[in-house]
Amino acid sequence: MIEFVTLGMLMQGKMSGYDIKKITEQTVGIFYKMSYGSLYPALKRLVNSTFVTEEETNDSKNKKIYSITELGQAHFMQWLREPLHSNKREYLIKIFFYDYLDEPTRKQNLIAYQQHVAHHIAQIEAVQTIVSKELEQLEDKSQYYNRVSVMHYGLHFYNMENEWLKKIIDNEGL
Amino acid sequence: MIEFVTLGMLMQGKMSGYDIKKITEQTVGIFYKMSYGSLYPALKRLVNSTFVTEEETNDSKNKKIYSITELGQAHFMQWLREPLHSNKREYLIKIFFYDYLDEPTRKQNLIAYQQHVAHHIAQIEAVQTIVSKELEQLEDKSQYYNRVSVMHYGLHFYNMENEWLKKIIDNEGL
DNA sequence: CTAACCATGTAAATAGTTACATGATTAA
DNA sequence: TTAATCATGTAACTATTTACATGGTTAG
Repeated sequence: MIEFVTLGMLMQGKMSGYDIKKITEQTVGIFYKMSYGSLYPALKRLVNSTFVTEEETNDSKNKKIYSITELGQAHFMQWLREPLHSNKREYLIKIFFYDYLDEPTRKQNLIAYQQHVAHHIAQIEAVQTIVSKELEQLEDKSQYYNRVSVMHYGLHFYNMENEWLKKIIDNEGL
Repeated sequence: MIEFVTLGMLMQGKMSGYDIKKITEQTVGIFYKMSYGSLYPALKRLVNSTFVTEEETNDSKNKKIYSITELGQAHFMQWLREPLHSNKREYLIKIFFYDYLDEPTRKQNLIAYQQHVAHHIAQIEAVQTIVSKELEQLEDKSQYYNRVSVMHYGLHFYNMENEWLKKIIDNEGL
C-alpha cells in the first residue's frame, strides 16, 4: 500500500522522503496515515526494485531526492487501473490519483464499486427489516439502542458513499 | 483490538470461537473483519490473562466454550469507558457496545468525539477555501477533479458522522 | 452420499507503529 | 538563542492476514 501511495506522490515530481510525507498528510492525511518508520524502508524497497531512483544533494541539507522511473510509472498505473476494492479505504487513495487514469477505465471502476456499495445497502436494509421485527416483540428496546444505531450508521455511510459516487461518475460538482 | 471485540461478544454469554466469529460478522462485520488466525491466538491470550475461561465439551463436537470472567468484564468496561479515538473505526466497535455503558459516560464520550469531528470539518472547510481559490487561477481545473472530489468526500463523510452523532447523543431515532 | 457448515488451530508472511537516535537549518 | 521545522533512519514490537492442515456434523 505505502509503496503505491509513495509512487503516486512521486508522479507529480521528484521530492524528498520528508516532502512525500508532508504532501501525503496535506492531501490524503484524513484517511491515510504515513509514518517515517514505514516510508523510508518503503523508499529503499522501491529503489531496489528500480521503480524509483535516488539522488543525493551534496549541499548543506543532506537530503535525498527521489524520482519515479518509467518502470515505476507503469507499475503505478497498473495498480491504478485495477478494480477498486473496499477494504482499508484503499479505494479513496486510488480515486485521489484517478486524474492520471483514462476516463473509460475510471468510469468503469467507479460503477463497479458503486454496485458493491449498492449491494451493501441492500444487505443492511434486509437485516434492518428482520431486526426491527425482532425488536417489536421486545419490551425493553432501549437495551439495544446503540447496537441498532451502529447498524444505522452503516446505512448512512453507504448511502453517503453512493450519493458521492453518483456525482463523481457523472463528473458533477467541483 | 481483537481482544476487546472478543470480550464484548462474550459479554452477552458464553460461546465457542466459531460463534464469536459468526456473531462478529453478523453485527460489526461491515467495518470489522475477524479471522481465525487472529481470533484463536487472542482467545489463548485472554485465557492466559484470566479474562476468559475455557471449558471443553466432551461430546461429539470437540468444541471449546469460552466465558468472560469478572476480571475480564472489568477489563472490558475500563476500555469501554475510555474516550473514543477515531483511528481504525475502533470508535464504531465501542459505540456498538455502548448499551453496556452508563449514560453519563456514554454521552460525555460521544460529545467529545463529536467535537473532534467538528474540528475535522472546520479543517477541511478551511483547506477547501484555499484550494478553490487556487483552482480559480488555473485554466485546466478538470486536471484536479478527482483530487478535489476526494476532499469533498472527507467533508461528506464527517458531516454524515456529525449528523449521526447528533441524533444518538440525544437518543433519537430507532 | 456429498456439499455445506461446524470447529480448531499453526506457520509464515505482511504491514505498519512507536520509540529511539541524530543532526542541520531557519525564523522569531 | 531557542524553538520549530527540515531531514533520515533503525530496532523492536504489535497486529493481522493468508494459506495450510485437519476432521466432525447435518441437511438435502
